Amino acid sequence: MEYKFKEIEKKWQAYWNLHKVYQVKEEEGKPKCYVLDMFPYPSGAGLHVGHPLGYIASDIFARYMRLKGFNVLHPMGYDAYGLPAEQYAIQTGQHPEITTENNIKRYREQLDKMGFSFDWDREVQTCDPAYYHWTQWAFIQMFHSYYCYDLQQARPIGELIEAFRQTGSGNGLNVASGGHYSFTADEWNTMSRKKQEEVLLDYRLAYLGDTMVNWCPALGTVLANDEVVNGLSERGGYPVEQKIMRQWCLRVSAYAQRLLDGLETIDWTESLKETQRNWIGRSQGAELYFYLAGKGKEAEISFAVFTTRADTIYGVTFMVLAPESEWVDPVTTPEQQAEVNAYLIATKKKTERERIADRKVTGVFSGSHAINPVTNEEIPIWISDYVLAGYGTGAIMAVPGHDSRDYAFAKHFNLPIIPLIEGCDVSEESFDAKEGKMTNSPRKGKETPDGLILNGLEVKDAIARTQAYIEAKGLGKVKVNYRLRDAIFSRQRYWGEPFPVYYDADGLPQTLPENKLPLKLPAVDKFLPTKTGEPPLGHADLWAWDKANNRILETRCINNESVFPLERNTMPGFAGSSAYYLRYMDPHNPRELVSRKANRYWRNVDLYLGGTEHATGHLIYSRFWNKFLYDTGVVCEDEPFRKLINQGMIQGRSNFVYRINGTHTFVSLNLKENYEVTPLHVDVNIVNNDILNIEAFRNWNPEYKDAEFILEKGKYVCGWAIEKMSKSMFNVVNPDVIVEKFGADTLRLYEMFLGPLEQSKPWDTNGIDGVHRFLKKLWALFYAPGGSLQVNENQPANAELKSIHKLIKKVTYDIEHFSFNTSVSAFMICVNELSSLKCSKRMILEPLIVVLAPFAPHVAEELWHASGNDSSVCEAVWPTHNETYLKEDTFSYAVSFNGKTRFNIDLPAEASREEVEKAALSHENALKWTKGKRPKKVIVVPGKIINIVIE
RNA sequence: GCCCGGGUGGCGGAAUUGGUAGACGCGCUCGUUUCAGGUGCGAGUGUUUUUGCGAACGUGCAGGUUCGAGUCCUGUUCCGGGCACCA
Repeated sequence: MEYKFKEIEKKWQAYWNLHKVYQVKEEEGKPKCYVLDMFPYPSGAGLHVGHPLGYIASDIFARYMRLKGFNVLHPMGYDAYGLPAEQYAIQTGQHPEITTENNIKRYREQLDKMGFSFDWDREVQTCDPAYYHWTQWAFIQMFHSYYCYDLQQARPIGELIEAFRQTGSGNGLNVASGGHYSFTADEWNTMSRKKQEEVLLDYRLAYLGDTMVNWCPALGTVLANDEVVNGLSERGGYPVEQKIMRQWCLRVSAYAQRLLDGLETIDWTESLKETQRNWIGRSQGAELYFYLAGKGKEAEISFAVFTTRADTIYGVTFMVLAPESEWVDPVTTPEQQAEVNAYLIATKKKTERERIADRKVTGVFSGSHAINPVTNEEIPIWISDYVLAGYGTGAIMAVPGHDSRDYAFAKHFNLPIIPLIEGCDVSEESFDAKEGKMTNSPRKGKETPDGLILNGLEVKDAIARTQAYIEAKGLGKVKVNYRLRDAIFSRQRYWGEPFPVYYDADGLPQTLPENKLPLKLPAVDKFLPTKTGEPPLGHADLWAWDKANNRILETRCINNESVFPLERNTMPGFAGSSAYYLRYMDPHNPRELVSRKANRYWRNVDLYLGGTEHATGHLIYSRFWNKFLYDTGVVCEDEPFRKLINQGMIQGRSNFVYRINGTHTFVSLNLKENYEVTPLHVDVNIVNNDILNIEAFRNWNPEYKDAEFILEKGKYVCGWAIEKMSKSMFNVVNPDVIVEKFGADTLRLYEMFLGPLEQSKPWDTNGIDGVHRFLKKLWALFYAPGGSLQVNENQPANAELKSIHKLIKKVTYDIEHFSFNTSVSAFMICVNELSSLKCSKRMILEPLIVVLAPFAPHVAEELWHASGNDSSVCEAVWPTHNETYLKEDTFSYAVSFNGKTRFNIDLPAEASREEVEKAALSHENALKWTKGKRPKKVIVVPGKIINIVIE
């Protein structure tokens, strides 16, 4: 009987579906394992062969853990909100909901064909109101929370209000805020309610703030930092400008230290952790206060600057403010006003991209001077856009001798440069390295009795000395800065979660009552921003909150003072994906995001698989979101993803044909040098092992109907290149096509066989026959050529036992180390061995099927039943290997003299060290190398090497 | 510039602890099955040299440690990724 994969796969997919084989429930006492894939955005193009790579790997692991007796949660869903559906809607008027629904249907069809063991009863879709209910709910919780640095925890905002009432904003209150307000208890208590609300917004974890945002005019929306790459939007590549807008933000920065520390507790790759560390960007340094000259310490204006190089304080020759700094205005003298204004206007015009691309030194003198707090010297205050408003304090002390940017600025504007390290040369460039002995600190003759003396110290020690000095003298303080910014949470889009927020009579944001959730996305007739520049939800002009009657109005607005407008922005893409892994634990719960019981059982994700492109987006936001829910007691684990593996990308392998210029003749790859040719992309689906299917090519495009070919050895050989998988390069391979031709099991095995999971690699069908051949050979162990089942009850021989136990050991090891490619090799070796032994014994074949089942579940299920089992192979028990079968009777030793292997000898495995040594030396060939001398040393590695050292 | 990965045949890639480098698959060569093509089966396949046995060389490059190095150490170079006027 033939291996009819189509029938087999259809049959068992139906069986699994009918018997709900993969459905899971919490079972107290049974160990759990949560295996998760990053859920896909269902795009219109469908899945290509790159998508399933991670799904196959996680499915193998999930199936393995099930066979090992774990209760495995392995769900799948869709990240259904997104820009493409909305843009399609703008072009066609088709509602994004319909597009999304169709795409999901198509994705599901494709996924179903590959035999995944998902529990589809737990499916979530982020655009489903029953799902985004909990996205909105979490937002409300964040709105009503602030972050306390002392407790390292989010706390209810009520506690903060109480603290304000009693002690005001100062007095040791160590909480996260935008830092815009400072007040006493009395001031707080006499503030208007409106003012108090404004102040509180500066402390809430979800807050409305005027922040510098990445505004993308082409997309008509703001973007988060991780959505902007090199000053262009990640999606579409449009220019992005910096703009101050009033936007919803999440105070992710409050969690910077915990997000950093948490990395130490989780099993992620070092490179991914490093990426996150870079993104969080912790830097330890000091904040120093400079005063405006002429006013002394009583000056109203002091500038805090942040520096990691406090040791360079004696080399400060000027100060620089960011153009956006709030100090720019007060320090600008009347004489300089016009020049400064011109500069500010010029910088504002530049987009982020231009600012990066155009690194010309620009700047303007403010007219004022500042006092260096340590040296009491007067230094000029400049304004330049090389200082960023968003980092540190937006002001720097410039040390041109030891900072290349300050150096370039000083050279350009002819400002003094002081070298501070013994023997360094600053005539051509600055000396940025943090090494060497300090000098000029202070300069000769400038010493003061109780002053700071750094001369002779190593840089590292000088930093510590200076920091201690400024803290003791109250000139500044040791501080940690983070690069991590708060996440901008508003998007001017239609296809996203609405905010559960309305604006009261004072125009202040208020959250809806939780029992009114979910706040559903209203219907609109247009998906573009309104004529007045409002977000698309502005088209739903009747959509409002009727507070008095406790209801959402959608049709007719009763215009009285209890009706308030709802927020018109929607949430960004990462909102829905930040806590979806929690919802899978308890997907149908109408009362909670996740019940305490379900969460205590499933806890967090044991294995998370996905692409590395989410390193600074989803994987930061999710960790933040989870930590917040942990603080509020909703979830019991601080980190959401215990182990994470990034599967590599699958690139396309494009094929080329070579057309002789000006003709309709195509020349085969190795003959093309003799002609003037143009390479043309050809659809990889009509090329097999780089050999062009000429008939298919003629039919592929009418233009090539009459094409002529110059062949080599009767074949047309195509050229190839590795490129991104894309429609325009005709190198997209659809998994359906592979499943149709070879079956899902071959696809699964082949994707694993392609190479290490984490590595990017090109899709190359050249090797797929080999994997398919393996399945046919496996089949032949069960079925004789005539078609009869030949599984028998005979006792296995030693060689057969050895083969199968070697396989069990190898595959068990490989799965636990996610080295699936070598498992496939091991299967091939085992089946080859059993074939040549003509082994059809049940005692050998059954464990073979069980260990193969995670990789090729359909064929395993079929053979499992064929060999007489009634239950599903999914309910089998993972076999354990037995070392005794793996023991060798004899060891083959390589005998080396002075490290060079000269001959091999076979010895009984149980031979003692002395016997081995003796056998090696008395071997007939040994004399040739020992030349009769006594060996100095003999090294015996059991079973492997005998090395004889001769003087 | 700073920080992470990684360089092994014609190709994808093995080598778990420092112990016979190149498993397994593809490709290629020869044989066999077949009217023939495909398929199936068998043998071979790192490089150089040799009729052959064999020998020498061989994991980006240069050194080092070791009886022994793809693996450990130092330097260097190339490729991939992250961060970046971040003070």
